[in-house]
Amino acid sequence: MNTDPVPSPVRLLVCDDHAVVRAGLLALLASAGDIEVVGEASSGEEAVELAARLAPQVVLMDLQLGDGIDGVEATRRITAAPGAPHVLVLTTYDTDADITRAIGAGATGYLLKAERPEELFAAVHSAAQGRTVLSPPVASRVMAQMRAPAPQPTERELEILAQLAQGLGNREIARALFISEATVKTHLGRIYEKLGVDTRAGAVAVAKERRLLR
Amino acid sequence: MNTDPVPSPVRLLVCDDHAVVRAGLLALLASAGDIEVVGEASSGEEAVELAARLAPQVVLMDLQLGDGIDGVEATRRITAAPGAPHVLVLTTYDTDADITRAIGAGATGYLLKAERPEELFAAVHSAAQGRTVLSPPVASRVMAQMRAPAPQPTERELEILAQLAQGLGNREIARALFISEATVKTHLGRIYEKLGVDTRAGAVAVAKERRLLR
DNA sequence: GGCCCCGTCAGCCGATCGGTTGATGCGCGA
DNA sequence: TCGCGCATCAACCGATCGGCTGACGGGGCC
Repeated sequence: MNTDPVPSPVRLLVCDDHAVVRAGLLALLASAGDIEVVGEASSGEEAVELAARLAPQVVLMDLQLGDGIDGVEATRRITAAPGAPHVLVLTTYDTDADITRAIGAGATGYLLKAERPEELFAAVHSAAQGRTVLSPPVASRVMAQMRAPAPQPTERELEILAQLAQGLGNREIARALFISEATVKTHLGRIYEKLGVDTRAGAVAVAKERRLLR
Repeated sequence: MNTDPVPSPVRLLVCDDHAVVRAGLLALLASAGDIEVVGEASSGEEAVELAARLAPQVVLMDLQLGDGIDGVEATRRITAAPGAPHVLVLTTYDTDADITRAIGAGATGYLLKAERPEELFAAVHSAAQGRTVLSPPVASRVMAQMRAPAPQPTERELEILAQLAQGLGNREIARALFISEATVKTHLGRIYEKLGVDTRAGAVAVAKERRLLR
């Protein structure tokens, strides 16, 4: 299949907080031959540090990283540096919020763990050359997003949502955010509209589903 | 390290819906030497079928399996047969609900993906001999559960919770479940008590957090 | 038989929520 | 400069919620 004459291995850094998954990825990628894993990170902070120190060509990044900074923030910091490596996101979820945030943070590609391993190998090479790679479901969502800009909650509205998920009443939310109760109600109305619900319980459910919280 | 005289490999079946993770596990387990992966399944149904056909000693089972039956149900069906293989759960979450359900379904062990790979190898061998293996955090939760039986929502209360997460009002929930509005309110009161909240939004948030829904 | 959990239902109350209309000020891009 | 999105606030209303007390029947367990 590969017509390139003796390709030099891609230098890769793997970041995933689950040791078993990380070890599995290492074993899998090692079998590819033309990929050299130069380091592994179990947290976002570690990934940022190793990316700067080891200068890999590509960073394979999970978005869910347990404690500390998440994969989006790690991606942002890694790609901020001049001559930074390309970040290829490899994660489980394909929600609009995750995709949008990852791309906004400077990710070169977005692959799902449900993808076939061969696709992963190909994606690593594409990412090394700065080419964008998207899993089909992810690509579909990106296209849909372009066609019909889905109404995303604003930053402020997300703050309201976070308080809502604590089970707070309007008065308590108002006090927590230093605004009036009337303002909280206004925000809630818009949140209901954007999420397609008409109760606070429904809003919390949809927000959790779309991973808009935490 | 290993002082056993020529141990025969453990016959293992791997079940995980994410192809990349599954391939990673295969590559990782192959490196162990004394483990032979005799099959892989991408769904619960496939796992049940292969467990019966391939007669492995151990099934490595993820609990989250996307569409179809989940890992708990698959575990239940696999362990139901006479002379069934031991099921070793390997998953991401260590919530009380997941652990309780998996053990109730007949799982021999419960390991977290955050565990070190060596622990996984050891756990597979332990499971092959029917010995129980629990990740430390899981063991802690099991012990805590034994000491202070946490108030779990009843089946009926979970049904109410599911309707709640749809954003339905009390009247709608009542109609959906063919009971009176008064009964819904009674259930809600008990749900609030068990989840440590006092609003429906808070109940939905906690329920989603503890993975009591879907 | 007694006990306890579960599920069912009633009525009452004050507090809160959801919907509406309308208004102000700010920053930003055309 | 004009418009537009965003955040802020006000007042009002009916509908709903949450908390309370009390009750009844069924099923499992000792």
